[in-house]
Amino acid sequence: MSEATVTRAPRRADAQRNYEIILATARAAIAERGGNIVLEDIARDAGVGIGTLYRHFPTRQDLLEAAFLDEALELRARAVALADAPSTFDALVSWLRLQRDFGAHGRSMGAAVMNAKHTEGTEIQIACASMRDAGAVLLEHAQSAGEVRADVELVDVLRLIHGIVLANEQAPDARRVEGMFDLVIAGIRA
Amino acid sequence: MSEATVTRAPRRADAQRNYEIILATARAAIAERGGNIVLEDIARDAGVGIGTLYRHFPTRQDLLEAAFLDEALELRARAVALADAPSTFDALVSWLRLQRDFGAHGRSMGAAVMNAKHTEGTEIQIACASMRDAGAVLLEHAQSAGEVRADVELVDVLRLIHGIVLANEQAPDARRVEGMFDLVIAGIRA
DNA sequence: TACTATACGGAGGATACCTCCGGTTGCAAG
DNA sequence: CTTGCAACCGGAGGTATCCTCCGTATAGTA
Repeated sequence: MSEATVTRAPRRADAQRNYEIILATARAAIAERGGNIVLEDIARDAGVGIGTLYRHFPTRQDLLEAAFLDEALELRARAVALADAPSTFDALVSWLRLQRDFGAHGRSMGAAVMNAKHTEGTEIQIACASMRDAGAVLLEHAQSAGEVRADVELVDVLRLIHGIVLANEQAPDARRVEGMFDLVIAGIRA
Repeated sequence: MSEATVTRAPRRADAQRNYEIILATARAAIAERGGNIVLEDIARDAGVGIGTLYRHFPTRQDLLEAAFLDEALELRARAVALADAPSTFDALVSWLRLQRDFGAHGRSMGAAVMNAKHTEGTEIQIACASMRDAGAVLLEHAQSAGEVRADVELVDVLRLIHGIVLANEQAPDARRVEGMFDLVIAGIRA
């Protein structure tokens, strides 16, 4: 996974190894306990010192972003795969549902990642932009088919779904999430 | 303001005074810098010791909740006032817009307050429930008038608006917020 | 093998939350 | 007005977490 990490400036073998162990440990922790991970726990679980963790990921956000990168790439791939589904509307909704579920999975890291998404030139920013471009195709198809209002912007829809995730972090309730999601879908429908 | 704080068990004059100073200081700080206030700063600015602050507000959340209480009461009052507006739909939308703006104002305290909203018996929980009841009237009116879909639940709409606020905390963009809000409105429309 | 650029790791400084308890004070009774 | 004490004040200090710094270790190379 994560080709992006391979195509870096050459690093010593031990450094590369530690980088990957830390990232894998962080991903597992985030998947289990959300974005409120304790960095010193990650370092310990990864079997490295805290200093090593901070050299590879200078700030907490760098680590969260790196962990999120794969998801962005995955979501982009899914959008591409859905681009020639029979029903343009269903394809879009399926993809938005993925967005929702991925967000819930990496809960609490939203805020940290959101920042990066808007900082030009970041690796994650590029990945997110690429993901959005792929999703925009789905939206345009649905709009061309007259199934989604023409004035709907993808950014708004995505951020709204992100908002659903954030608003449900504290007391997750599948029924509530579904109701909110349906409202958004109703809102984009032509 | 805040009748609720007056109708408490009798307290010594200095205690009552400090309680109010702390709360006023916290409100000002929240309005200015959001919910990420530093409690020791609040205590200092209020001219009391940190211990005093913690006696009156045992947890950070207690303070945020108390600061939020007035807003809940205000939002309830607004809903009541809008209950007999000419256009039921406009009344509902106006009130939802208030929800959005109040949320943006007390940004970052959302998460803390959300917890409380669901804890039975809390003062804030009662205030929020009361606020929701008043808002539900607006929704029902609009639904009776056939302007809003009958299967829409207020909780979902409110939480969705709360989500808009949360998703825009990091990089507030009025245009984006407006677009997202419009999507939600479109979603509830009959 | 020996040399050095690179990387490791943990002690410790900084910040913020919250607790605890010795000292202080409002206030009611005399 | 004085007195007594329950209520209250305040900040020192414990805990948690983030992040930095630098002496030590090692991978890769000649």
